[in-house]
Amino acid sequence: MTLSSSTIQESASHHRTYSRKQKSLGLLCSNFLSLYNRDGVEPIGLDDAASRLGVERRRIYDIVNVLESVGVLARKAKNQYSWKGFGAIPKALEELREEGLRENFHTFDSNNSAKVDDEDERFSNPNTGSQQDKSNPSSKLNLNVFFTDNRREKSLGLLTQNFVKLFLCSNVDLISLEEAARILLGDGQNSSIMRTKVRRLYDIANVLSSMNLIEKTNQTENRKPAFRWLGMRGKSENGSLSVLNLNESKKRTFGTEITNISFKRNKMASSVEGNSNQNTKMQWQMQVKHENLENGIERSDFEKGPKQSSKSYQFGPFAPVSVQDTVRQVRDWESLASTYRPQYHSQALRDLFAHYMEAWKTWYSEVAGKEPIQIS
DNA sequence: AATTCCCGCCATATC
DNA sequence: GATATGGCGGGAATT
Repeated sequence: MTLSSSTIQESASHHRTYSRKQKSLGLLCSNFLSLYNRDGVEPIGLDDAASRLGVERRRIYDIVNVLESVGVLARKAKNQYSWKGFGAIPKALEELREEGLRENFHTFDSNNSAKVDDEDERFSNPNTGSQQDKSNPSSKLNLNVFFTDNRREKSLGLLTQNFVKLFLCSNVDLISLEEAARILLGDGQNSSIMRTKVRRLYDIANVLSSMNLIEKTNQTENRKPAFRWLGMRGKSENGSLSVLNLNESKKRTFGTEITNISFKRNKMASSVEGNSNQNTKMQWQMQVKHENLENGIERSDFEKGPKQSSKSYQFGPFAPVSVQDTVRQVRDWESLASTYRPQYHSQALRDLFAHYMEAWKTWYSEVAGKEPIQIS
């Protein structure tokens, strides 16, 4: 239970100070994923998620929207989503890539230039009577705010997809959010529009990062922060495409309070922050059945060994530092793969799936603490 | 000073 | 008319 181990405090750290990190979308997303990354078909209710994760409902919308954009979730009805799992990512990305290529999303190679001509994909609008005016004499805003479905056009979801398309199409693998915003937006957008768009990209980048689809780094020369795609590259080329980057994270701890709905920015938590390792790298473990929380896991017991699996992670205020769930009992990746391999029709998709399996293996062996495999 | 991005007001869409 | 969604950007935390 809530060990009074308030002493877990990270070394030289301030005791109880409001920390932005523990309230980040990325962390919330990690918790969300670990909470629902299960086989159970249980529909996900927004209210339920909000209360379980201890956040206001508004935040759930943010997460859910980007997760849906990548196929992990599917909106089923009002206030209800269904879990599709990580296994749905490859297909979703493949579609995004094709869609992106169909558009101009690849025509912005190397340096600048080449807008991407936003405009949503298919002519989704139910005609809506006339109107085919693409865009009048470059008249920006106003006069269209009325009855337009700008809603969807400015949604986090679509932005997410476009951001992802940037990586999937084209060969650049390092993009700064500002560049992305500039590309996805017209070229001549002024500050305000830009700033807002970048803010949204930060949000998106955080959740995509928590899924390890992207990673934050710095541009070799510029030292400027930028993001790199970690998922698989669009086409199924041979070699090169780095699949996963495993940085320092080794023990996963779901630290941070789960119920903190009410505390303002400059308030200090009544509790201590028990987190030690920030991000939770729990991704490609999709359909793995059980996971057990434990310390130095011995992935030696290949057989079932129905280890008591405390399915529910308690990422409460003080997540037991020892908590470290690892997938176990699933060692035969080949069979696992065949068991869960979606029935992809095209060879391309099969390849994509293969890449993911590769990532899972890597991730698994890393977490299992076997040998620090280090990828390039 | 610059960058990152949480928080929640409040416009819209739906029920 | 109530409730569900979710833009949007101020401004505080971080770097």
